[in-house]
Amino acid sequence: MRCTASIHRACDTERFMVRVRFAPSPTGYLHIGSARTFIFNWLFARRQQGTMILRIDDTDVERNTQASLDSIYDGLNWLGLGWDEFYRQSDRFDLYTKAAWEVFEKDHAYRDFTPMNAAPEEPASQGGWLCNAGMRELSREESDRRAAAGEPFVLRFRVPRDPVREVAFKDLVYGEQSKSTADIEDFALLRSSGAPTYHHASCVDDFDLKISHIVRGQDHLSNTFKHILLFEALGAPAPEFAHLPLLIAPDGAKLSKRKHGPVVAVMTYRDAGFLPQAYVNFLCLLGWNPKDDREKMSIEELTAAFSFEGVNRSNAVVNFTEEDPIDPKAQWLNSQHLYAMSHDELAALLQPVFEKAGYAASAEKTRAVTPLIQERIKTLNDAPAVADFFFLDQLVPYDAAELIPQKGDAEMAVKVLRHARGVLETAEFTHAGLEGALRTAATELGVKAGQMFQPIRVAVCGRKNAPPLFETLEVVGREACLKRIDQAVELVGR
RNA sequence: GUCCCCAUCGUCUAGCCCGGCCUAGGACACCGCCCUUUCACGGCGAUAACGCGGGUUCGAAUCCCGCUGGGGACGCCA
Repeated sequence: MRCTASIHRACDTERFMVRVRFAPSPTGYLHIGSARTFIFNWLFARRQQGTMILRIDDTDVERNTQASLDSIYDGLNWLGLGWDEFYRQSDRFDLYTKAAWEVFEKDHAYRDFTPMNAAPEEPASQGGWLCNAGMRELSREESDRRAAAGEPFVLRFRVPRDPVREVAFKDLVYGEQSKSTADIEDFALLRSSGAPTYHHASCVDDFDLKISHIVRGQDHLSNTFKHILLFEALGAPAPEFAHLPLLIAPDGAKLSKRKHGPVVAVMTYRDAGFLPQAYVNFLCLLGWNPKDDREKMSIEELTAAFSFEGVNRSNAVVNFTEEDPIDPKAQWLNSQHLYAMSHDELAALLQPVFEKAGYAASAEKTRAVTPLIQERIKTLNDAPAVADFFFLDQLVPYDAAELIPQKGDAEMAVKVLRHARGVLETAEFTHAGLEGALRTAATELGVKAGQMFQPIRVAVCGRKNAPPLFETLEVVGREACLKRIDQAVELVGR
């Protein structure tokens, strides 16, 4: 790491090394809010030339599943950003246990023998729950005796309230934060099973892994005071904190699978034909902005522009409805990334999409079709419907009325089509050749260009809206064009 | 209930920290026009917001207080 003279502190590499982590718990698929948290961590790490760590917070053995872990990997892999180091908390339980008992020995924690299902005298929902009656004051002798007798307990952190004091820190996004220990409850470190809780394992790991910045959702903002107390008890310097505003649904509620369905899953967007870089771009713009007018940004541009100064403090709504589950802005951004791709790159992505739709899409054919549809699709999945006539042997049936030109009739359609057929039999099958021949033909017939082109377009494409005519004819090929025109003549002539 | 956080167009946001350049800027979506062989792309334009009430000030979207609204935390979940 670079050490400049302007830094007056000792040039301590470890001290300045940025290390961030994304710590999902494998209890579901990758949520878009989690994905955004991952992205912001990643961007910050790259920007600071730091280290991105993926840590699986699987301390709750009951709720973790392999399927969930797999789907989180799938989501992360699709995003394509990667990470530098990997840890799994279930591999590190010894570390947490040892740390917990050290905290206990320093009298910053105590055994709480309250039975797991005991109804609290004063439910937390009524306010003011700080600890279970009597447990905090248990003598060490009695505590040891009851433990030795095999009575189950949870190891609970002793929040310093004698005297009460303020816990404060400066959040990189939310600014100065403080809270009285009179409002912080004694949280658990170890469960009665001996397994660590999230708060404990997380802090021990953040210390052990030398995490420099904790970047996470704002739902952890009030937990941070507990964590700071724990870091103190652990003898660990607290890292920097940056909390991110939450992603919420149009109804104002936190996004949830149960209530909002697949829109909360990252994979939904892959399956909808999104480009990962476009989706990353979209997620970044939810709660962050580059302080200029840019919207469509590449990963490199995002990395170069990222800072916590640009992060908002208010929650962002993901705009979707039941009819249209995709945020329109996400779609637009996706189209912008799509239009910016090279034909070769796009064609490579489109080929499997065509194949999946059942088209015989060779690499060459797909490459020829790609420039014609690039600006006509918003997602990769739009492509088959837009390009069907390039691949289908038999056009999807259409109404004969479509063949009739503006201010014309069936007779004109037949006339135009018959004439066009003759022209196409001999014309040079290139954009220029076709355009010249067909424009001349229109003049000869005494019809407007549009009246000439539209019946041909419908005959060849099976619909009125299609890519530019001459390039389209060229790609479809002479043989297929003639065949389709014959069929059209028959259709409209009946 | 207790504590914490937030509040600019329908949505994402700029502006707020360092009051005046804000008759509040950009983008998406919607509508209209232009370009054009259709569609699309692109261009142009229109509609649309400082939650409310008090202060402070010559002057407030910007500072202060209150209210209201929304979100979060309060688990042997993370």
